[in-house]
Amino acid sequence: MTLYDELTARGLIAQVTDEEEIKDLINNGKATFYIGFDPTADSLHVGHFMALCLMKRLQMAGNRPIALIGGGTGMIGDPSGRTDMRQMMTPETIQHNCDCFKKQMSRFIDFSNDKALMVNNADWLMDLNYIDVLREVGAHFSVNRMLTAECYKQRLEKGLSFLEFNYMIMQSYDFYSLFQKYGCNMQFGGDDQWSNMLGGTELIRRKLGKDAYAMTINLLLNSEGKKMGKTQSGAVWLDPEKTSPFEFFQYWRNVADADVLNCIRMLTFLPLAEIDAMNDWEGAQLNQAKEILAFELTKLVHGEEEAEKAKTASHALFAGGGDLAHMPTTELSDADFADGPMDILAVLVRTELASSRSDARRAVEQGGISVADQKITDIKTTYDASSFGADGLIVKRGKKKFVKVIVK
RNA sequence: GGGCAGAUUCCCGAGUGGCCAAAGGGGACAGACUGUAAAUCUGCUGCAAAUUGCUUCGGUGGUUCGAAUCCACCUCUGCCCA
Repeated sequence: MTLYDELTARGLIAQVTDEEEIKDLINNGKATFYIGFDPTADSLHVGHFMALCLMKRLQMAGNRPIALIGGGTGMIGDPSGRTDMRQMMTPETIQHNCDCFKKQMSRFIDFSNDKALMVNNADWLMDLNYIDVLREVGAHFSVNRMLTAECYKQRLEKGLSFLEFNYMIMQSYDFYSLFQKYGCNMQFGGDDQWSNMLGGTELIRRKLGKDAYAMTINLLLNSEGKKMGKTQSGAVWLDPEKTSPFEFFQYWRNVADADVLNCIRMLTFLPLAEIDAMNDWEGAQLNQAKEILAFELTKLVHGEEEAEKAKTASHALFAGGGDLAHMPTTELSDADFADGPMDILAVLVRTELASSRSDARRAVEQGGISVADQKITDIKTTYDASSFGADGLIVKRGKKKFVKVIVK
């Protein structure tokens, strides 16, 4: 099976500019392609993970990836898929985020011996001269055409600043620059980037008379059409400091039935034959598939050892038995008991199981809290340092949120 | 630069002088049912020393016994004109 066929079978490919040419390029390792990452946070998240996997797949087939960090475009902000204006970031924040991205990406992509490159578009965008850009690049863009692009259409109703309007031009210029500097002949991106990417291929054609290609990957959507990788507390991050391997595992363990196979196909490196065999799984067996998904992804992102730990902890909590050593833990110290015993509300707030004492109170009153498998019904229940014992106690909110509390 | 419309709690959106911690919906959280799923039903959703108190309706001042609501100025957003 060729690489292109595999990508199709996994449901990754959304749109392509020239199917035949692209097939030839990537199947034969002739592509030098880039994917852009906007440094909007100090960690990559699940959305980026798809892109990283794709880079990896293509790299394994002999193609050369370029990870482009949008240090320059980040100063503008991509209006695609947004209904409101992005908050402007300071140059310092952007720089910090770029550095964090670099670190995380190196885990997935082999950057040795120029097998892959990492570049920052701030390097060429920051020095541009306004008049030169207008003459060289601006002349090739039709505003009429740009306005018909899907990404601007919605924004025309809500308001779109000139700053953001220029995002497409900057991104096109990136492609143009990379084409010249590194022979980058293809761009990948999320499907929401389609119009921005076309801008690039067109600019290259007009300026250089050469062909470049673009291909978008499907966004990871759940069965309700919402982007996956978001939780109530924000994105699911790849940085273990921001989303612990255990939480990461649990996120995938809990995806809806309708989405499991899709996720396995799009995100894991399991052989397609193996995945196809899962096609008609249902009920308890489908539940198994979720564990496979969770394990595979945790392994990819955090390594096999962490994945095993998360799996064990998960079993311990939900299936009984197993080792509780690796579940999320909050350490209390003597200082927490300086004013005497803590009440249950304080414990919940301290462990971040509740956001405020009021929130904690409601949780207790509704029967959502238990400590060491004992349901707590009285908000006046108190604990002193010795209550937690040598091994600590497990405090549980609802069915899926647990924290082990120990006293140091 | 001129005219008009608007800014309400996590989001959408009602409220136009006391009955407002603020309708309704969504989301989130909890309970029941389940398979750590979905759907459904129920509760709940500013903070706290909790039948009470405190802080919120873009910002700052003002009118009033009393302001999300009225007035002035400011900030931001959209629309129309230039």
